[in-house]
Amino acid sequence: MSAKDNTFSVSELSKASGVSVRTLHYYDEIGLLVPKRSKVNDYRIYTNHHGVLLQQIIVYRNMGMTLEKIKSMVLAKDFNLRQALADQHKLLVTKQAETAKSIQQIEVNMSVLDGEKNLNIIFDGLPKEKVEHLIDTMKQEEFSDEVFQVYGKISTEDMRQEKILLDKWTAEYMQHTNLPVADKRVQKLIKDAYIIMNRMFYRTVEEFSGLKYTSLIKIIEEGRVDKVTVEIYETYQKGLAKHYFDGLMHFAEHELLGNEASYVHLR
Amino acid sequence: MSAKDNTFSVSELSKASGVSVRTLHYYDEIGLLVPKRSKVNDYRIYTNHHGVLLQQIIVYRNMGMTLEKIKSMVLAKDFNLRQALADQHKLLVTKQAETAKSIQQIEVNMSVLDGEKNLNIIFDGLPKEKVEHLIDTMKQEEFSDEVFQVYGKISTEDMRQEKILLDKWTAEYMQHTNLPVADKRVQKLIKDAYIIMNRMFYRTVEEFSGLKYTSLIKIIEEGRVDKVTVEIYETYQKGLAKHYFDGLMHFAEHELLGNEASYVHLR
DNA sequence: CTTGACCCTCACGTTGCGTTATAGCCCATC
DNA sequence: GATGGGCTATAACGCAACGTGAGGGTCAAG
Repeated sequence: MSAKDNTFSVSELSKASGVSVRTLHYYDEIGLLVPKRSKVNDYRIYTNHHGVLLQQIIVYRNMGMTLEKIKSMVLAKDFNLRQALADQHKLLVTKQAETAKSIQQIEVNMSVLDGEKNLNIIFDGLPKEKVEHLIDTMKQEEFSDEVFQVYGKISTEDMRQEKILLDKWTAEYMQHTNLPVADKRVQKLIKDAYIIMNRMFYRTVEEFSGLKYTSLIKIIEEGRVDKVTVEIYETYQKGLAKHYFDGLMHFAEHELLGNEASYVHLR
Repeated sequence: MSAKDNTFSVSELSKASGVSVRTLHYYDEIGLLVPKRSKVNDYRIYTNHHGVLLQQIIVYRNMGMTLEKIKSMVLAKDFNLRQALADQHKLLVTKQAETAKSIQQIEVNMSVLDGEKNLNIIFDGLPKEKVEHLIDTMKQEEFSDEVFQVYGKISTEDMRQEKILLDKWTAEYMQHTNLPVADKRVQKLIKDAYIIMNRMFYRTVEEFSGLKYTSLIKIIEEGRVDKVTVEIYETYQKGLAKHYFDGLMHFAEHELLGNEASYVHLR
């Protein structure tokens, strides 16, 4: 097995090519790369020729071809290499599309999880079973995945900041429910809420345009308060939801531009 | 196994979920989805609960997770789903990058094959062993893959058309090698060749900018005729290569703009 | 002569089932 | 009650492409 005679033992070829000894044994076994044998000890003897073939095999293998296909290619003289490459190309493109779909699905699922987490931050302070009920309710809704995704786009830290503001806002708003909704102080609070909400979701607005997600916009566009929002507000104070809704509609009429998009600009 | 009691037999669950009976047996075997058993006949009894679990399993399986991983996820209560998803995401992204590389490699190889085919069209008419020798020579060169790719970009049909023109051109040029290279008729022929070459490769010029590929431009920029070109032209007529080279340099000086790009515009 | 570094041939383990093979159970029809 | 069709069960091999020993020869050096 000297280097001079241009022959290699299994381990030598293995080291030179990077494939394992077992793999070489296997390729011999399936007739893909069959070396000569020593007459004295039956050791495998590979030549330069085998080395070149092995390189080809590795190239095709890295392309994801089965050893069976490679065998036809390397052994058959009249093999249509161009067609084989085209076939393999098609196969890989399909495979890649599938992988891409899996990746997207995972991304959706991660966003949904993140969204649920963020919603839990928003709902923090409410009784535990209430929160579970609210989340469950939201999950029942159409497009719930997309909604959760939207909530998942904002970072946990940002969400915590906004939650603090929202809590302060809620506490203050509750002090003004005895005033008429057109009152300047009420309208100022509504505007504050609108700004907070807009900031919370502004980045995602462009990514998910066409989707109705922030409660405020949804309420304005649908002209009614959704179940979840009602439940939340009523937990804080009885009648709060209706007062808030009326105030919001007043705000929309006097302060907002109508807009075809799913969000609405300030006047 | 009536539908009323909300239990399913293997085949019922199989049909409802789309997975095979064997798969359900297997999931039972590995402890991934273990149903109750009938006391009278030992049949498997699945409940709604199992159906829900199976749906989850299918989702994760479609994401490319191993059943072993899924098992940990579905069975372990304190499992970090978010982390598992992130891990799987990373894994798939890596996998996709590898597939993309394979696809690219295949595309290169196909182009190279196509290029060789087109070169054979260009060389048509020359003695067979000459052609083989020329192609081999080209393959030895640096960047040979890229060069072959360039030739592979033109369609076979277009290449045949150009070949006809080139043959006519060669025949005519050979009639003018007794004239000085600065002669108007010679210069007219050089210009024709330049235009043909430019048309042949124009589309690929932009894709492969920075690459020196068409013989004319290469010759002009390097100030010498490459081996392959010499061999071809000398096959047609002794001294043709030199006459052509001199004529081309004259043309470049008087008719072409110098240009930083790898191709050169007409004045 | 022993040691260590090679080499050889079985042959089982891996993953996620498909595919028989063989046999028991259920229900309806003759 | 025998038969047949349709369900169920377990057992076990097969696939791709090797990894990983087990058990045993070979070769050159100390």
